[in-house]
Amino acid sequence: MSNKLASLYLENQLCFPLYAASRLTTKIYTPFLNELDITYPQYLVLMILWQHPEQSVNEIGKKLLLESNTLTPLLKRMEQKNLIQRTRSKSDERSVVITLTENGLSLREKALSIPEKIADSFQDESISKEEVVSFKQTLDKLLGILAEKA
Amino acid sequence: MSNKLASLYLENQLCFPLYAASRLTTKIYTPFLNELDITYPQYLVLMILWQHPEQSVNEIGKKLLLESNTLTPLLKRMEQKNLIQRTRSKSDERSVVITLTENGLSLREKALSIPEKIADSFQDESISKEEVVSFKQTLDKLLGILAEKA
DNA sequence: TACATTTGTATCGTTCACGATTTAATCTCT
DNA sequence: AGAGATTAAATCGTGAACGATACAAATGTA
Repeated sequence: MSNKLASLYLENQLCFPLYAASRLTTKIYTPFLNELDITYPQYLVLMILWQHPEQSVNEIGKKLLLESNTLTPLLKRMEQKNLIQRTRSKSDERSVVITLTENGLSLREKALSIPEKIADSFQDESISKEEVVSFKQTLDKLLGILAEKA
Repeated sequence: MSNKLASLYLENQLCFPLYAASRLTTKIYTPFLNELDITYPQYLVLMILWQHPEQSVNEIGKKLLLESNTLTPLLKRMEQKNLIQRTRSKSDERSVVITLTENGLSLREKALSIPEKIADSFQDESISKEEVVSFKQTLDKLLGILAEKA
């Protein structure tokens, strides 16, 4: 990184490929998520709730690294779709508890096949399993560092 | 990937860490870009134009993997800020040519220090140079595969 | 008990991202 | 040359992200 000029090129930076890969990966999910009539961020919220069907906005936000300015509108849309319920916590009136509805819970079965389908669509590609594992390790490490900075 | 249930968890997937890392990395740029009064996508367009100060919307789109539905409004905002000019191509009236203004060109010098500042903010972290290089290689490979699919 | 501080959500405004569609220019092929 | 196909931008509507701010509940402290 000694060359300032070179570092101004897109292809020499890390942020751009992250940004582009993120967008394009999300796009791969889209056709499968369309079948469930949900978006990718909504799918993320559902995955979190499928693990523990009752969590506060704050807890969800910590897992997704999002704040209420993003989550509140997102969760309201999910409430309108009857995927979740939003209720003020009795024990702490500041907090809003999100609970899965029957409907939201039922999507879980349909979603079970999604990761497999995604994996399939990469099956014939020239990235080895070891490379993916090592890649994900560094990605997680990077994410840890970034999350600390935020 | 034998366990479908496990694969439904966020942390086993690649898409979520990419999504989160992309957002958080962009956030690291924000304070530096604020000094130039530009956003991250605007910075990307400028980097492309600093290499070749006259390119069509289409050419820019190919490099950023974005289409006119995203680029047209983005470029219009940049035109309003007097960073670029938008003119119909004479040789092909369908095409719109984007040219850097004096103002847009002049930001280049201020931007030169940004990659260094970003690198500095990761300096004390526990990721080796080799790990980053290998990571970027896989990321680029992944991006290539994704771009082909799109 | 009062009062300042912190915490959890919500709201607002701006900018992106993107699917779907439209329009006009160009290309192709006969 | 003319008809159909392709290409390049633009437009529209929806859903995110996110900084800044507001507000009420809870917590800490004098």
